[in-house]
Amino acid sequence: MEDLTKVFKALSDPNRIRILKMLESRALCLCEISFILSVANSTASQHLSILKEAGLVIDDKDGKWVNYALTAASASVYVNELMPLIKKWLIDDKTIKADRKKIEAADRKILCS
Amino acid sequence: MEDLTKVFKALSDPNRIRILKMLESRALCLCEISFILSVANSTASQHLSILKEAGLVIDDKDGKWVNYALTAASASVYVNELMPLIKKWLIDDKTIKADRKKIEAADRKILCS
DNA sequence: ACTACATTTCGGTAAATAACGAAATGAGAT
DNA sequence: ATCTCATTTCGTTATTTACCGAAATGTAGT
Repeated sequence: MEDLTKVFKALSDPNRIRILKMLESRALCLCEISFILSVANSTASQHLSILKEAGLVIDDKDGKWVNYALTAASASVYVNELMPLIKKWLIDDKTIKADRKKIEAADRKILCS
Repeated sequence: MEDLTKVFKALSDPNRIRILKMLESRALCLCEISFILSVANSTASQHLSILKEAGLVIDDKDGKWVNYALTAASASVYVNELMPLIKKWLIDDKTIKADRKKIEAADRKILCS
């Protein structure tokens, strides 16, 4: 029960939904995410840790950077069944589309400095 | 986006999940729900209004009583796709099973007085 | 109209949450 | 070893949330 409500709680914040939808495009580092959301790095980091705790996201350290990505096969049954739904939802959402555009234009080397 | 996070927020509380799972058995009135959850009527009422706002639950006035039931075909796409998942989840959860037992034994005429 | 009773709304309190900036951590480069 | 810079953790603050009891609402029956 607690596992389930933890996943739903992770999904109940607009910024965290935006992060998940961003990660559909590609893996992103913290500063790309905080830039696109327009929040402090510490805030984005906190959101990512909540998504990680729920099993929705994994992190992959690459030297100085940490790449965040959607969990491909989560340990959580709930996550595995919810992910496909989330993927097909919000495709036409204005904010989500704008975020996607920003990701295409974003260059980590310029952003993160 | 807000529609979606509203649904997830509604689902992110254990007591509200318990209510949804209870309503799988049958429609229930407020006092049956607050009795089974062991919370004040006002608290249960608040939870139900959140579930109603999200489109997860409908209410059907029957004189003095208000019967709450799962929304059969919700206006929300999100609800319609999430409901079947929630229905098959938590079947073996201890609390959910205990709640179901209490519902079978519950008699509104005795409880609500 | 009055009573009884299920439900909702109101006012208040304690705990959880989202946000920030600053300080701490960790890994690559000099 | 030192510096740089991405990330995390810490301390704080404002907002939201879950809960309660009391008062208000609404409906059925007398």
